[in-house]
Amino acid sequence: MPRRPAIPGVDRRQQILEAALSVFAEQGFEAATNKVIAERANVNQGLIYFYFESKADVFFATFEYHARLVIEQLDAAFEQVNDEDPVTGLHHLLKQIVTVLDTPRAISLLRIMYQVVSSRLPDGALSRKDEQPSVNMLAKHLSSRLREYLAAQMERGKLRPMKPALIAQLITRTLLSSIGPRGDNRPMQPSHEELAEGIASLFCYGLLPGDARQEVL
Amino acid sequence: MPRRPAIPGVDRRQQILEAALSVFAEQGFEAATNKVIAERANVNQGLIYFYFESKADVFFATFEYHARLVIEQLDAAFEQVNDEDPVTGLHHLLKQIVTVLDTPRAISLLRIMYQVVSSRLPDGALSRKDEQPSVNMLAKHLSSRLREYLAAQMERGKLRPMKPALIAQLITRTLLSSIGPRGDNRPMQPSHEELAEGIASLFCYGLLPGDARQEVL
Amino acid sequence: MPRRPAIPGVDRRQQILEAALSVFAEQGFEAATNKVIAERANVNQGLIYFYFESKADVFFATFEYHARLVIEQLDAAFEQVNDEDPVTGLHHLLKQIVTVLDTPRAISLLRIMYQVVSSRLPDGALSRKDEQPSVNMLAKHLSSRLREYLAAQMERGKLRPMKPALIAQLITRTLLSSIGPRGDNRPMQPSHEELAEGIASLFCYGLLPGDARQEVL
Amino acid sequence: MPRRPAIPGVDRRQQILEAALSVFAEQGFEAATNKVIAERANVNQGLIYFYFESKADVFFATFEYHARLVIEQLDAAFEQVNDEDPVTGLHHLLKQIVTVLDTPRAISLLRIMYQVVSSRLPDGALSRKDEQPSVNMLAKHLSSRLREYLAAQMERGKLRPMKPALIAQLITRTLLSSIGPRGDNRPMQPSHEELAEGIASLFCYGLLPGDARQEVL
DNA sequence: TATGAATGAGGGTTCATTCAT
DNA sequence: TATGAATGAACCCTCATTCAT
Repeated sequence: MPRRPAIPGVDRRQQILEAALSVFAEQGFEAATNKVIAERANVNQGLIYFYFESKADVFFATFEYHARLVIEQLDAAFEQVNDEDPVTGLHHLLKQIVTVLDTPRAISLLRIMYQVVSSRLPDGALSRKDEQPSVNMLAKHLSSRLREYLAAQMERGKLRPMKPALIAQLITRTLLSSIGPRGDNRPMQPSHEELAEGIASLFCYGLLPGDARQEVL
Repeated sequence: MPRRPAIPGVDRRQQILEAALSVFAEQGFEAATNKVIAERANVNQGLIYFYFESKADVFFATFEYHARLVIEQLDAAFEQVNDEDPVTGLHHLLKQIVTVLDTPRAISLLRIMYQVVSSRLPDGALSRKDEQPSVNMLAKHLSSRLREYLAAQMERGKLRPMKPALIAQLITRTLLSSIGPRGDNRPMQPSHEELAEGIASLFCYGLLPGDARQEVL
Repeated sequence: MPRRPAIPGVDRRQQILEAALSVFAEQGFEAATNKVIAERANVNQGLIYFYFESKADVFFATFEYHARLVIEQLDAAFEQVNDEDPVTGLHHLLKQIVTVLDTPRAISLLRIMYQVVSSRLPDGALSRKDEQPSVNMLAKHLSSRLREYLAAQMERGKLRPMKPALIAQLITRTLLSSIGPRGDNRPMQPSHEELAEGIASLFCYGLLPGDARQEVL
Repeated sequence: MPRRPAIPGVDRRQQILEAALSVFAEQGFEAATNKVIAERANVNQGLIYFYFESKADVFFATFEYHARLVIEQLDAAFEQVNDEDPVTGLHHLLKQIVTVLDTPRAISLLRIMYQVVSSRLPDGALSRKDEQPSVNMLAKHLSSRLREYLAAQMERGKLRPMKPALIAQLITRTLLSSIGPRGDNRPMQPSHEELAEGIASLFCYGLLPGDARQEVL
């Protein structure tokens, strides 16, 4: 029963980060135990403390590591749709983002994010003060890129002039909260396909019908 | 230290529920300890088990108790704006909802909700099987009432015909995720005033300018 | 849901003693809880402390109360067979004793006895020092009466001259340990009928065959 | 207080089993605490859960471990006296058995046995279902070996033909109940020397005098 | 007498963390 | 690097006991 990988020196740290993502996502920071993480990583429990200072340290490192990977994918999505026309553009962009977020890695990250964001940070966070805000980096990044996109389009008159930062935050939150946490098992959950469609349509055209809207603007 | 008499009218059970709300919201289910809850409730730690079967039981009871109170307020908001004209109506409705949700009690509830929804339910949840879905009751209720409202307005042609359930869910999620979890302490967070305005405007009119929208519809 | 018996003033103390017997027998002193005892006695838990000083006190009182009743029955058995001829007499006597001991009350008592005798006495036993040896009173009484019987018969030459105290103890222990504790559920357990027969035969005639025995004596 | 190094050759698991034997024997399963066991084993309390799954697990493991040792000694006794003549043989065999059982280890085991047999098994017994009957293994083994011995002698006509299983059980119970549980501290307790003599004599020749017996047989 | 509520000590168990190797 | 053993601080929960009524 080979306990360690064939190649000695293979990155155990990475094994740990990979295992930790799923464990933290499934159990939450407190309920997750080093034992389970180590087992799932096929690694000795004590070894965790060779690569990390504490459980909290593992937590932040895990988030950071995986967040970077997801952010890269998001950036790629933004590059693609950058200069299309706003209507199709926004529509397409949102669908791309949903596709990226609807990935095991991203879903796990979102779960972790909500756990942390909705309560106190794990104790010991202070040991790596600089990393503390990292649990928000994913949301911040997405929001920031969206803001840029919106601001640019607004400037060019392709979108109604509104506060781009606020709008970006709203869209970001809608996206994130619609994907990560799945409340219950009822089958009425919209598919992510539908979701992207709905979001795009809602945010592009609003709820009011054409004529009503005419009157107001 | 003389034993505090059982003053009739001072419900210890309620003291516990009140304390538990804040502790669970701040710390999360796992990190919250009976000791802290009892201290904050000015109650003996063992007394918790006189009124509740387990920590998980306290958790669910806490959520249910406070959720009911918030739901009542939400319902009141829906009653008020029922028959106004859609534009002002929706606008006003959303502002009312934000006002209700921007309350310590509601904020705590939302935090708890996100903790649970984004990871595993506390063990022992099965002891009160019927209560398990209760952590979603707040979101479900809001979503459901919104759906009714939207469906009615769409039928009367006051809103664009879209899938009301989907739209209701999106709005609900946007609202909840914009209020409960406060990512970081930076002061750039939009005030809830702004938030309600932004949400109302975004959802009513969409992002596209009037003319662009014309073309499409 | 009438919680208390129809007749107020009925002896609650007795209800407690009755309930305590079965609970202590089933669970052992430590595992038995006042709560369960009170419930089974249909009595408020706090009331126990009106009639008894402590849990240990309940324990000793319980044993004493029920032991007295069983001892009376044993005495009756001894009265009956007192002056019969030794062979049939001992045989009959032993069967009578088994009959008395094979009663729910006696079985419970024996279980309790073995729990206590085989380990430390419950703490707090000192509060009623005089009662402490009471857990042995049943065994002592039986042993004592048997010794008298044996001594008398030996004196009259009806039984082999042996140390009556020792023999009495051996018989007592054999009887008690054969009835109270039932090791497992295997159906090979001899019926008490058989048991009494076997004991009587074994103790009367011994294992050796007649001729072998001749040689020795 | 420097952490005690894991001296190879000093088995902490065994230390625990050794300590647990005396603690369980003195206090009983429920009253025994992990704290006391750990202290007496010179071991950290938490370490118990490194080697065992639960307190009940320690309990069963303890019994099994020590029972095996005692059983070996009993077997040796049976080997020695196997083919001697029945009178001296049985006499000698019983004395050997008493010698083996009159050992701290065996006495502790017997106490534990009576605790368990006379009341409910510790909860969690189910976790090692196969081990549950182990508390009876000592009695069963002795009874079984005695039965074989008696059956063999009866077949060869050296002992009166009786039900060997029943007789074996009676003798076993007499032996075990005469040694393990010491009712009280009075010094009149027969020495084990006397005990073995008495048992041997009683079981060999019975209570009736030679002539009386003649008449009957 | 009788009750329900309250108390506090302690028990079993878990787990992050450390150390010797 | 890597491991298994060891540590100690809580944590949840139970329960005998007490108190106000």
